[in-house]
Amino acid sequence: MDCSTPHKRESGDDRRQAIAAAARAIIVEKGLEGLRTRDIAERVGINIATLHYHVPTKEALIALVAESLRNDFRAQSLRRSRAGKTALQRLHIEFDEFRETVHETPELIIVLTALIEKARRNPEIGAIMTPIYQYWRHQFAEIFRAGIADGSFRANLDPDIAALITTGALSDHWRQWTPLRASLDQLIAELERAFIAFPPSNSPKDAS
Amino acid sequence: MDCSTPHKRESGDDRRQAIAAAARAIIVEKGLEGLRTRDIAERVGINIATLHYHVPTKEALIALVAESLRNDFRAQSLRRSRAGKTALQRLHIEFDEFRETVHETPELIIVLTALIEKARRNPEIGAIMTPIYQYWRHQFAEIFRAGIADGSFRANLDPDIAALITTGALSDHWRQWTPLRASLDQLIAELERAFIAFPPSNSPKDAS
DNA sequence: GCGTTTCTCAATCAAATGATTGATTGATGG
DNA sequence: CCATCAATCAATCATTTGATTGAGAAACGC
Repeated sequence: MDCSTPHKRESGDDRRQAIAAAARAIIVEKGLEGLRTRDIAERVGINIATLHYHVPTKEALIALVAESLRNDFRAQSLRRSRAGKTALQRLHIEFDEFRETVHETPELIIVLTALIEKARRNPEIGAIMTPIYQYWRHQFAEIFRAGIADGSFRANLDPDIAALITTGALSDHWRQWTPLRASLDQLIAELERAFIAFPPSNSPKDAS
Repeated sequence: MDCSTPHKRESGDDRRQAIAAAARAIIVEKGLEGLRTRDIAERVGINIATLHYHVPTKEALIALVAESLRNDFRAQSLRRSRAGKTALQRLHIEFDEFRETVHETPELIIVLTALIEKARRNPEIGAIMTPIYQYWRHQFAEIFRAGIADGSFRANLDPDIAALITTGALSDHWRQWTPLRASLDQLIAELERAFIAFPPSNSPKDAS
């Protein structure tokens, strides 16, 4: 963002943030394969040497992107309060958050996917990325655990596996169906039906 | 494979196949970002110029890899007969096939994932890859449709969305949990529980 | 003001990389 | 046996690309 007072130089931290943002944009456009330090520098509006001053190597740069992703996810997961909510309510919060991410920052998951793939063969990146995914899955697992205890979810549900199915379905839906927005709601509705306790003996046809 | 008679030259089609195989191996090792024409040539045991003789550009080479994937998936889906099976039986066949793929050719899905990602920004690759995934999803959707009709799956199940959840959960499980083999069985079991019709009115607690 | 630190750039390097050229070798058909 | 074609390679090109160097501005401490 433009500062009101026309500075000629940025603080190191601002620069690193701008570099991470530019790198993410390029990853969205051209993938990790198309990521070039020069392109990043140009997008930020600095010299390649300046870029290397702030981020020594390309590897470090990718790690920086990974960290910026982690920060974004952390920040987002703290936006909504979960205190004193039922399991079902917390599940809906979780779904709403995903909807929000899909709507507001669709690039986020594209970059996430690219780095998760990278993490498979780069331990350093893996150390940053894996916890993100694990945390997300853990959130769902805890919700399912609580919901099984209070009877809102099926008694024969495996909370960890259900969390795996949920995060898997959501993130995969992402990867492919980007244009179709409506289907996300259907997906979420179906996920809920897949895990809730059997309906109270009357008609199973019950729109929420 | 080594021919019995020590040929000095290979037919064009054999070469292209060998090139595709080598490219896939390198994609597994280093990802699309680490794919170099020279590495492929070296792996096949030919000169770079020879590689370019068979596959004009790197783009065409990636398209070749995509096609080789499509062929593999086609071939695999024809291995098992589906005629005269119930919906539940066909679902189990689908799951078995996935298990088999996971077990025998784990690289397949890694390359698939990489190319699906690539397909997002390369229409030519997209034209090859999208049908693969769509076909897989379609298989599940048809199974669910049939199963809803014959009462083995929930009446309020949306077959297309259920297929999306299934393929999403399976392929995502893949991407991350490669080491954990046992959890695949749990995942499959949970997917089945998520979609089958409600148990016949007695206790919901029923270990399969 | 002045030394120190932080930040920035033009110029340049060395290696990597996709691709081409021109010649050579084996097979095939007549 | 020779003309033709498919397949192969050594050598080379033209860029691209990650990284460095050395010098120069701004900001900061004092």
